[in-house]
Amino acid sequence: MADTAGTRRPGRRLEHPRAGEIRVDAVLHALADPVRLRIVRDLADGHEDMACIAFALPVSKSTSTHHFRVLREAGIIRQYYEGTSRMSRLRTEDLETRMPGLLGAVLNAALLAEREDAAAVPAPSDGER
Amino acid sequence: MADTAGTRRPGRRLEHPRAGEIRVDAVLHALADPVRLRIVRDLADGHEDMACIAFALPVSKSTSTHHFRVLREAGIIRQYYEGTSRMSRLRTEDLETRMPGLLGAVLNAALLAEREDAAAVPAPSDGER
DNA sequence: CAACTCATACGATAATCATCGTATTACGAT
DNA sequence: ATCGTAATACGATGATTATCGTATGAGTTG
Repeated sequence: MADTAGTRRPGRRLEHPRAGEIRVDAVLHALADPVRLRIVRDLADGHEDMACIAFALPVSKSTSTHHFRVLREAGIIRQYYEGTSRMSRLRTEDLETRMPGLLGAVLNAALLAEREDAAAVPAPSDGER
Repeated sequence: MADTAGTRRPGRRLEHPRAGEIRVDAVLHALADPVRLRIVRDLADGHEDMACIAFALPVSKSTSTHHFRVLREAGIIRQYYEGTSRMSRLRTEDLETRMPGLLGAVLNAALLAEREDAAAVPAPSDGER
């Protein structure tokens, strides 16, 4: 296979906005969807690089692809190919530069809301007393 | 005018979510629209109480009403009647409790983006030298 | 009461978007 | 080369939404 041996040759070019092109509207819109917010939370939750398949999303694969693209085009994640898989990682630094504190505030708010929901509905399979 | 003299008698009941009912998704979605973000920025920009008419929005009046309702139902603003006018104010404290730092981060990011745009296009009617 | 003003409600419309299924591409392994 | 896997592209579809114009309601002032 000649020159494809150990080098990184992306089969398809993935379009990313440059850091300076990240728009507030697009970021907020991207984060406003529950599925995409879930993806971002999972990424922030320690799994820095994950294949799309690794997310247990309640949608079909094509829909999943769509959501990853929205996140990528908004400048929230960076994606690259690793074999047939596509890895995603948060563009934490770029976001922090353009919108200081925004991502952290959103993640924290989502966490607070989740805790509150858990407290309100005490997990029937594990009811506390 | 009987009992309407100095008392507050709202002509129409305005529905507001309670602080605990404010949802992250709804807030992000509400802020993702440029017209609504403009409203929120104006409100945050010192004008704590403004009538809807006081905003110079690039949309019709009915559309304006629609956007104010979205903001209100998301829990971002509180509205009350003052005569025939309707006043709006940010629910800063409620938002800060539910989503600490979020509103501030969004406002700051919008400000940064605006400054950058202004720098990129040096205002032809007022070109600096 | 009548006129005026601010805002709403009610459709209507066009655009955006989330979702899906299926066919296809890219890559790795057999 | 053939197969399998991961993901995309391509429509298609239904839901949501941003927008508007017009008619209506509520309040103030003549």
